[in-house]
Parts: sequence; structure tokens; C-alpha cells
Amino acid sequence: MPEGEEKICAVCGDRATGYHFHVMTCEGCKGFFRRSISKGVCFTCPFTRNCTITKAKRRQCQACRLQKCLAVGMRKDSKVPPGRALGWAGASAVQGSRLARHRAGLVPCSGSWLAGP
Amino acid sequence: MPEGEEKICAVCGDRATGYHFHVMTCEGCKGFFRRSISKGVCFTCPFTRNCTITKAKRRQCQACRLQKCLAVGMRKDSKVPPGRALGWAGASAVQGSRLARHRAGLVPCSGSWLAGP
DNA sequence: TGCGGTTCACAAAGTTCA
DNA sequence: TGAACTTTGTGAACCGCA
Ligand SMILES: [Zn+2]
Ligand SMILES: [Zn+2]
Ligand SMILES: [Zn+2]
Ligand SMILES: [Zn+2]
Repeated sequence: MPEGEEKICAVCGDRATGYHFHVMTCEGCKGFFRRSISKGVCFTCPFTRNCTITKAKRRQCQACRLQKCLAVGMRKDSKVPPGRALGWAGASAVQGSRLARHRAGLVPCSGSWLAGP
Repeated sequence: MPEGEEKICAVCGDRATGYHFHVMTCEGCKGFFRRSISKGVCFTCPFTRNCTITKAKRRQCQACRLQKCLAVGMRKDSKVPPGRALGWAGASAVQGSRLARHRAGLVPCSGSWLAGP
């Protein structure tokens, strides 16, 4: 990370505190991502899965917040670099149950709130 | 919460206990709003739909109290700032039945006690 | 020294009962 | 109806290991 580089959370735009799960994020998104992934929860967006995530609104839609976390590349370090770079379809190449992959931050939860391409 | 913000209920002026349904309100208006919305009730103002809502009088007209709740922005979570900012007409863009929108705190109940502009 | 994990006080939603 | 209470998620501050 080049010095003097802005420390801005890639998820919500709040002040970031460093790299967390491979992405520059704030303490809030760091904790949110860890809690979400470790519990294997599935959130549901009450709208159209395109809520804007800002510091002020990040608590209002967990589904879109988690979606954004994954979209910017957050993942548990566990194993193979995700197929995410190839789109969600690529992630299915990774071994393990879907839930296991979900917990590793490789895939969103089973299709309910994020349609793969 | 903005620092030094007054802890006054935006609906009735009583002492507020924090943000409830996105608005700084007292325990009474918090409970009243949840009960009203979750049950999808329709109140009718016995007067001209412009009753003043104060701590002392808030119990006297449920229709106007609920109208005031909506006017100051109270809404069930999981609902983005509705079309309310655009007037009631804008809310009709929100998907779902009118009752669903009503229960989400997006629209008043069907025209009986609040005439849209 | 940076980052994952833990702790814990706090905010807000729901519940109870006089 | 609403004061008091329970429940759940949040995030700032820590802690400890590379
Ligand atoms: Zn963030
Ligand atoms: Zn959303
Ligand atoms: Zn009030
Ligand atoms: Zn009235």
C-alpha cells in the first residue's frame, strides 16, 4: 500500500483502518463480514439487491452490505484464491459444500439474495 | 446521532429515548407506531385530520397520531426512504400491495383518513 | 507492526404486563 | 397504552501472534 494512500473503506466509504480479509475496510465492515461469514447466515434484501452502501446506511440492508463485501473481494483466508475473479460460476470449481464455500467468503448464500450471472 | 441533538419526540414532543423506526421518538410513539403498522389498522379522525399531537393529547386521535408518525419519517426498517419525499403519489412506485406498503409505513391506509395531494 | 479475533458498551427492535 | 425489560446486531478498543 503506497503511503499517503487514502484509507477509505471499499465497502461503505467510512475511514478504513487497514486491510481486513484482503480489502481495505473500516472496523465496522470488518466485524460485519466476520460475523456474517462465520455464522453462515443468509440475509434477504427487501428491495432489488442494489441498495447503496454508505457509512450512514450500511446498517439498513445486511444483504446488500454483504454482497458488497464479497463484490470488493473480501474473503476468509482459508484456501484457494476464489474463482470470484472469474465470476460466481468460477467459484463452483472450488471444492467443498456450498455452505463451506459460503463460509469461506467465496460465494453468497444460496441464490436467495444474489443471482449469479 | 448528531451531537447535542435534542432528545425530544418528533411526533408528540415528549422526552425521546432514542431513534425508533428512523426517527427520534418517545417510548409511547414507538409502541404506537409498531402496533399500528404491524396490524395494518385504519384509524379515522373524528375531526378534520389536523389534530395537534402533544404528550397530553396524543391518545385522543390515533388517526392524526399515525399520520404525524409517517409525516416525520417513521417507517418499518427494510424500507428505503420511500416515495414519501416525493409526496404520497411517489410511493405508488413501490412494489407490493397497498396493504404491504401501508404495513411498511410507506403509505397511510386507503384514503379514509388521509387524502393524498 | 499489521491484521484476525475478542470484548463489551451501546443502539434499536421486539416483548411483557400493570 | 407505555415504562421496563429482553434480545440481537454493531463497532471502537483491545489483545496476541506472526
Ligand atoms: Zn465500511
Ligand atoms: Zn438491499
Ligand atoms: Zn411521542
Ligand atoms: Zn385527528
